[in-house]
Amino acid sequence: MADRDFKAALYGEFSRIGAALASERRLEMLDVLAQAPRYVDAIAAETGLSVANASQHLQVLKDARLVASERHGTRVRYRLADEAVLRLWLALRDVGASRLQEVAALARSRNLGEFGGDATTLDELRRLHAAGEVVVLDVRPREEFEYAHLDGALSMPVDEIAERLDELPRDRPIVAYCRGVYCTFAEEAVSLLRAHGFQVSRTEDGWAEWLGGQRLTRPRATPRRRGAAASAP
Amino acid sequence: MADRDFKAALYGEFSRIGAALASERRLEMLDVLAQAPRYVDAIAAETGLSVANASQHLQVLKDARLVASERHGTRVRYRLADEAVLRLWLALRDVGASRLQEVAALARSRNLGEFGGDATTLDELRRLHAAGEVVVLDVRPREEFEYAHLDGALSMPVDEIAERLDELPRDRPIVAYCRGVYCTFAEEAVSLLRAHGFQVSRTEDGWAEWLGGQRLTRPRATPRRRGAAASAP
DNA sequence: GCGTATGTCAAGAAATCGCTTGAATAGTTG
DNA sequence: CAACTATTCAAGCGATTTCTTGACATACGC
Repeated sequence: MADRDFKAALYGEFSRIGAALASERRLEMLDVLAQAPRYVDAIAAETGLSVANASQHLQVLKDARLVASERHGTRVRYRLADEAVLRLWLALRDVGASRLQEVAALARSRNLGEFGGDATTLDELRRLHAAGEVVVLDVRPREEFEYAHLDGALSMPVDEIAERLDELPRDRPIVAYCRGVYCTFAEEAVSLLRAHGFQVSRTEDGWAEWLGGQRLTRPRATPRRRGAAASAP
Repeated sequence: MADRDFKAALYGEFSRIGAALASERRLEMLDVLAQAPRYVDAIAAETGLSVANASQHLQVLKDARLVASERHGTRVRYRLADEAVLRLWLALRDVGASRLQEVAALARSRNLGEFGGDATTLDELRRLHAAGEVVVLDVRPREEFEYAHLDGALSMPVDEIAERLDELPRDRPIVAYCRGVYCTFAEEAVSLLRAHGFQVSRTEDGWAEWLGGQRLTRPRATPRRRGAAASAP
């Protein structure tokens, strides 16, 4: 009957999206692209794939309309297609977190997911920052900060922190954030800075969650040019 | 390095969920289970699969922790594992709706998705119902109504409407709802009832969306016994 | 117990997927 | 226009997935 055909076609279309989510590599790509658009070679490098292989995975994501691409001269830059894709990825992650004890075990082994008392939420962070009571530190890679970041955050990628300690205040608390709940950058930053005597904590969520929750004012649509790290609050 | 291992394991776990979503059949099963728990044979019948095949798909969903099962004597009943699963399915559907023009074309061909002016939202519906201004009609199959429904709704499965016209009021508007935005039951009910001169419209969303949006008071956790259709408001 | 109903498991064929390799294309630069 | 870079395409293989068939398991009624 026509109703069965209609349903079959509908679920068939949706399953193309599901199929695109069925690969570990492609999920990692989505996670990477959730932070900032990237060129193919950067995606390949970040995920440890050959360029040809990465390109093929990107075609799959593109066919499913999960990512979009733009050509810039000889290069091609990929980005998440829209915010609905980010919400889909977060929803998948939530199911994983609530259901797969394996994920829970992994998260615990890295000190993620369940926090001590010093994790800070976005709302709390906004209030503290507005009052000038804390310095907000974005410890993601520079290009991700440049693409978008929290207003007033100071960019200090986690592997530069050790050399740039003198840029950080010792008289005010520092709050570090990174990509999201499964990202370890902020945790690393906290360890390092505490060892040097700074007052520092990290946020509970990260960039991906804030973006997916739509509670965020996106700092800037057009990427800033390099070296334009925002000043401390 | 350990960081790479950690990430690989993490994405590996998440991709098990993605893999479970990669099949048209399994998505249809999730959609069916979003309305009410069901026994294996009912799922097989509703999706047009052999019982053995349906069972195998259900094992895949179970391994991914998307569904859970309970044994009742010689039968086994499956249900969505939790609300996070429903939100995942809705998120996937949203991406499909916003991104795949094929889905849009299908939806248009069935008069769904984009509405005329007479679709009613849940909030509006609650207000009208509380004021006694409308009759709310649940046109889903009886077992789905019995599992859970909007408070005060009258159950009249779409294939029973023609024989039960005398149970419906002619002096008040009727608002029909069904499974969700891709379900055609409410649309069919509206056509039929209009042809018989009733004042009738349908809701924009359906059961799945209300449940996923968590804006709903779930009528009852334990299924009611058959024949216990609620009275009209 | 023994038969029956309901689900699950196992094995095999056909189709699909993922990775590698090597070639082809598009755009840029000299 | 030739050389170069970044990316995509195509072919081939091994691994995985899906469906079918038929056997097996579990709980119930007699």
